[in-house]
This record gives sequence, C-alpha cells and structure tokens, in this order.
Amino acid sequence: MKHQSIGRLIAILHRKSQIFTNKALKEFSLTSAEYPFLFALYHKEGQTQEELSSYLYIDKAATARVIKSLMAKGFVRKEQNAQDMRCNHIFLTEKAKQERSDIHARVMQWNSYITEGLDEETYQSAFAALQTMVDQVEKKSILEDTGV
Amino acid sequence: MKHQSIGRLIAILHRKSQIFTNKALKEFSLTSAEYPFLFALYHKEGQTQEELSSYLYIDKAATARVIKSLMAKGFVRKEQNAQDMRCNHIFLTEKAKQERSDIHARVMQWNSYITEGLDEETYQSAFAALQTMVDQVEKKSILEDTGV
DNA sequence: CATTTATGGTTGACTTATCAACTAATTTTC
DNA sequence: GAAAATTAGTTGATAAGTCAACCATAAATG
Repeated sequence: MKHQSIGRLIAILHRKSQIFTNKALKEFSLTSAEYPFLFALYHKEGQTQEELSSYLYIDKAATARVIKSLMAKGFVRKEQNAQDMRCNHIFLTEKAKQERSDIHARVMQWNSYITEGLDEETYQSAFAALQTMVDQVEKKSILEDTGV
Repeated sequence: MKHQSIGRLIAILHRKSQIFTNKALKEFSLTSAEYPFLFALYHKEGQTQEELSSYLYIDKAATARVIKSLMAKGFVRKEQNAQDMRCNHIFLTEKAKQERSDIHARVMQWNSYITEGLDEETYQSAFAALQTMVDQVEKKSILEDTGV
C-alpha cells in the first residue's frame, strides 16, 4: 500500500514547522528560512554559499538572500576566498555563537513536540527512511531528465 | 538520539516534491499547489473550502486562491449551500474526472521514485510515524499558546 | 427579537523559494 | 595563451503560503 501519499504528510509537517519556528525564533529576530543556515554553520563554519545550498538543497538565489539578511542582522559575516575570488566563506559572529544554545533549544522544542508520541526505535526508523528518500532525490535524474 | 533533525529532511523532500510535481503536471496546466485539492475532491466531492483547508492543513486564504485558479482552469465549480449561504461546496468538472487517472499517475511517479529504496514494511512504519507527528500537531496547542 | 459572537470566504501585504538571466572569476580546450 | 565553457554569486519576476483585516451570513445570548 505505498499508495497512501506520504507527500501530504510531509507538506503538512513542513508548513506547520515553518509557522512554529517563525513564532519561536521571533525573539531572536530569526526566521524559519534563516535558522537552517545558522545550524549548518554551527556544524561547520566557513562553508561557502555553494556548500550551504547543496547541503540544504536550497536554491543558490535563496541562499544569497538569506545570507544577506543574516549579515544585516549581525549573525554572520562573509569572507572572500583569496585564491578563488568567486567564493564567499561564511563565518559566525560572536552574537551568533553566544545565542547558539538558546536558539538550538527553541528549534528542538518543535522536534520534541512532534516526536512526542514516538519511541526511539520508531523515530530512528522513520528518520532512516526519510534519509533514504533524500538520497534517492540526490540521484535526481528524475528532476532533470526530459522524460518529465 | 532524537537530536538528529528530521525537520531538515522534511523540508528537503517538500521542496523537491514541489519542483518535481510542478514539472510533471505542467502538461495538465496544474501546479504543485493545486493537485492536493483535486486529490481531496477525488476522494470526496462536494467538500467546502473550510473542509478542504482543514484536511490539508492549509490556510483558508490559500484555499480560496487555489479554488479560484482551479475554477478558471476548468477543473472545479462552486455551489453555494442553500441553507448556509456562507459555504461553497466544490465539485469536479467532467474534465477533472476524465483526467483523473493520468494526473494521479503523474503524481504517483514521485511517490514511487522517492520510496524506491524502501521495502513495504519500512515504508509503512515511516508513514505511520509521520502520521503520528501530524496528529500531534493537530493538538496544536504548541502553535497557539502564548508560551511560544 | 436585537445585539453580540462565531464562521466561511475574500483580499492585501509579506515571506519563502524557484527559475532564468546576468556578472565576474576560473578552468578547459584548441 | 585566447576563446569557450564552467562555476559562484546576484538580481528580477513569479509561485506558494501565512497573517490580519474585512464582509456577509448564521448562531448564540440577553
């Protein structure tokens, strides 16, 4: 019964997650579009916009705009690569580092909330399944070939 | 290890699904925003906009716009409820009924594609887990209370 | 039964993200 | 080593969805 559409559930969770995180992060003047970039940088600072785009599977235009906004808000700064002047490496400001655990806690509230009814094993299995789906998309011939 | 953020995976799958379905449905002049409404109506015709909004967990403003667009494209029609003149019941046109299986097949291509690497059991378990999360959101105190 | 309150739907302003076209810098190729 | 092709990032136009304010109708309350 793979016919039950998992797509509807994913869409719902995505929309609700945006609503929640936008409210929850308002006190840090961060948005649902911005925090994933911050998290990616917490994990590994100095990534280029290109690297961030591909890690998050987000269009490079969107990345450019979010980074611009995170800079304006004082969370990150850009450093042009001296060897390859096309690349910007993105670094966290002191402010971003100081607020890290508060921001993280806020976002994790959402994770904990939606996974409340799940035991660890079920959660792991769902996580792995979603990761498999993302890996499948990675192959992405389906998004590019002309057969679509 | 509930710390691995399932949110990132959900966001990626949602974005990629939109890209795919927008391409795949172009030949029917349907968009990724429209087909969920059509599917809901295939399942149960005559629903009100309110019912569609809450089944899909989509803002009523978005529903109003999508229905307007589906009407303009000739997929649905509105019928005002005679008892309660505030309600619109939405019905499928002949065209929508005729194209049903083609449209369905197109969208299911995405489902099949992303679930390709999963056996039936894993899929079912992931589906159930996501459903549990959606149910949890349904309680939605978290989205409304002032603690956030 | 008149007033208040709630519900279904619409519209305007804004956010998130895509695509396409572009610039500038870097690589590849001949 | 010059022309062509690729890559990183930016900008403009547009789609998808939220929120808030609004209108019209209906239901609840005094």
